[in-house]
Amino acid sequence: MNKVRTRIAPSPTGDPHVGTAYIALFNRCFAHQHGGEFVLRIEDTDQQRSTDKSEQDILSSLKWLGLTWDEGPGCEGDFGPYRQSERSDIYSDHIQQLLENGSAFRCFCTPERLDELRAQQMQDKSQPGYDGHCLSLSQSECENKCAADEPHVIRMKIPGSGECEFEDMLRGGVSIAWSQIDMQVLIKSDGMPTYHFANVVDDHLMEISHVIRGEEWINSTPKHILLYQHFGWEAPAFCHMPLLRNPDKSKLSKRKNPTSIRYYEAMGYLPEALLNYLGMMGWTMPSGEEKFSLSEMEASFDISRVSLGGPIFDIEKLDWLNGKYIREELTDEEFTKRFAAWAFAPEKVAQIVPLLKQRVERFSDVASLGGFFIDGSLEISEASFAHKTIDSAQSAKILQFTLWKLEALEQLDRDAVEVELHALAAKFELKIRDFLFPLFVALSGKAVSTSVIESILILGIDIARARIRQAILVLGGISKKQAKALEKEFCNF
RNA sequence: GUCCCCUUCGUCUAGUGGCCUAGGACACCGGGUUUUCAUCCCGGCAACAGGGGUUCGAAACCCCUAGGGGACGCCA
Repeated sequence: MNKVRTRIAPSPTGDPHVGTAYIALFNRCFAHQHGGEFVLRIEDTDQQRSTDKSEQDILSSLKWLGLTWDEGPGCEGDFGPYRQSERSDIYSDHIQQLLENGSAFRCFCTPERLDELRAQQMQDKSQPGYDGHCLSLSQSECENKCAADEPHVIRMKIPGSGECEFEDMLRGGVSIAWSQIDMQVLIKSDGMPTYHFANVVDDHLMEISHVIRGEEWINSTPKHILLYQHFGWEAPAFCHMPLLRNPDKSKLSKRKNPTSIRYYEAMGYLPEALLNYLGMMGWTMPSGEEKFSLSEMEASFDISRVSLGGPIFDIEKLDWLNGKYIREELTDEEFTKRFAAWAFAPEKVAQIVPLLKQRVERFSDVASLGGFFIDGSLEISEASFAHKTIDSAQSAKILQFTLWKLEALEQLDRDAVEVELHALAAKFELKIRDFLFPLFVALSGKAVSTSVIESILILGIDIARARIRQAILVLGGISKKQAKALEKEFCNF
C-alpha cells in the first residue's frame, strides 16, 4: 500500500468553523495512525469571498486546537504551493488535457440563460441542470467565439446513461445514476477553477490517498471519480463523515448555534477539551474512555468505529467535559497562568481600559462595570429590559434586526457598525439612545454600560451574536411565523 | 420535485447473530459527603422507528414503509 496521505482543505470565506476542525481531526488521526501525513490546503478559488483574514483565522484556530499539519502553508513540503490561488498554471495545463481528449467543452451560455433554464426546470419539477446547449457548437463556432473573447466557462462531459458506483469506507457501495449528475463547470469565466476541478487535480498531485470529508459531498463524488477517469488517474479512497448537527438536527449552522472556533475560545473553553469533544462525535475509544488526548486518539484510532448518525453538537456535554479538564488536568499554577492569559490578553485589556477608566472612581468599580467582558452568559430576565417607551416585543424586534444587520456585515469595524445602527434606529423612528437600550442590556446585562459599539467589537461578533440571541429568548422568543413576517419587514427596510 | 445517506434512552454512544432482562456518559430526579454551593460518591428514570422476512436464535442480515438529514450554483 502506498503511503497514507490525508488532507483538510478549508475555504477561507468566513469564520473558522468547528466542522472544519472536526474533519481535520479525523484526517489527522487517520494519517498518523498509518504513519502517514496530514496536509493542509487552502481552497481560495472563490475570488469574491476569500480573504486573507479568514485564512489567518482558520490557520491560527487549527493551531490553537493543536491540529497542526505536516505539510501546508508555513510548513512547505514537496507538493506545494498549498494555496490554490497560487496554482493557476497547474490548472490551466490540466484543463488543456481534458479539452484535448474531449472530456470537457467550452460553454458560452450567459448566466441569464442558465437562470432562466433553471427556473423553467424548477417549474416543471424536473431535475435542474445544464441542458448541453453548447455541446452542439462546432469546432469553428467555438474558435470564433474564443477569438472574439466571448466570456465562457469550461464544463465536463457526463456519460449519458448508467450508474457511477463507488466504495465509501464507512458505508460500503454507493451508486448514483449519471443522469443525476450535472455537466459541472470546471473553469469559471474568470479563469479560476471550481472546487471540483481544483480539488481533484490537487488531491492527485499531492498524492492524497484517502479523502475523508463531510457527508455533504457524497452526491458530488461521481463528478470527482469521473475526473480521475478522464485524466487516467487512480482515484483515492473516499470516506464520508456524518455531519455535525444543530439541536433541531439540521446541519450545524451559525444562525442556530455558535459554530466559530473563536467563539469557544472566547468563552473560555480549553482547546484540548473542545478537541476531545469533537473526537467523541461519532467516535469512541475502544476502551470506552470518554476523556482522551489527541495523541491517545491517534494511537487508538480506527476509522471503522465511526458511527454514521449525525451527532448533535451538545454544549451541555462539552461544558461537563471542559469542567472535567479544568479540575483534573490543570494545577493551580497552570490554571492561574491560563486564566490570566485568557482574561487579560494585552490586546483585549488595551481596548477595555479606555472605556472603563473614564467611568470608574475606584478600582473596586472595575469588576461590576467591566465584568461582562469576561462573563460567559449573563443573568438577565425580561425585567432587565423594562423601559419607559419600549416594550418587550419592540425590544425583541430591535435585537433581531440588529442581529441580522450584524450577520450581513462583511467586516466588523467601528464605523460600519455605527452607520448600520444609526440607520436602523432611524427606520424604527427611535432616538439612538432608546434604540440602543435593549442592546446595552443584551450585551452587558445592565442598562448602564460602556459604549455598545465598542463592546460589540471587543466581545467579538460570536459572543455578541450569542448574547443577542439569548436576550431575544429571554424576551419571550420569536416564533417561526413571527420570524418570517419580521424577515419580510426587514428586507423592505 | 429528483436523487443520495442515515435511524439504539431527551443528547453522545456501546453493540459486528446467542454473553442483551440492551451497557456506559451527559442531562434530569433522589440520597450521602461538604458550614452553603460546586466537586466527589451511591442510587433512579429512560432507547433497539414500524411492519414483514432469513434463522434453532435478530438490536445486529435482507425487503418494504415511515421519519430525519443532505445534495441538486460560474460557493466550497
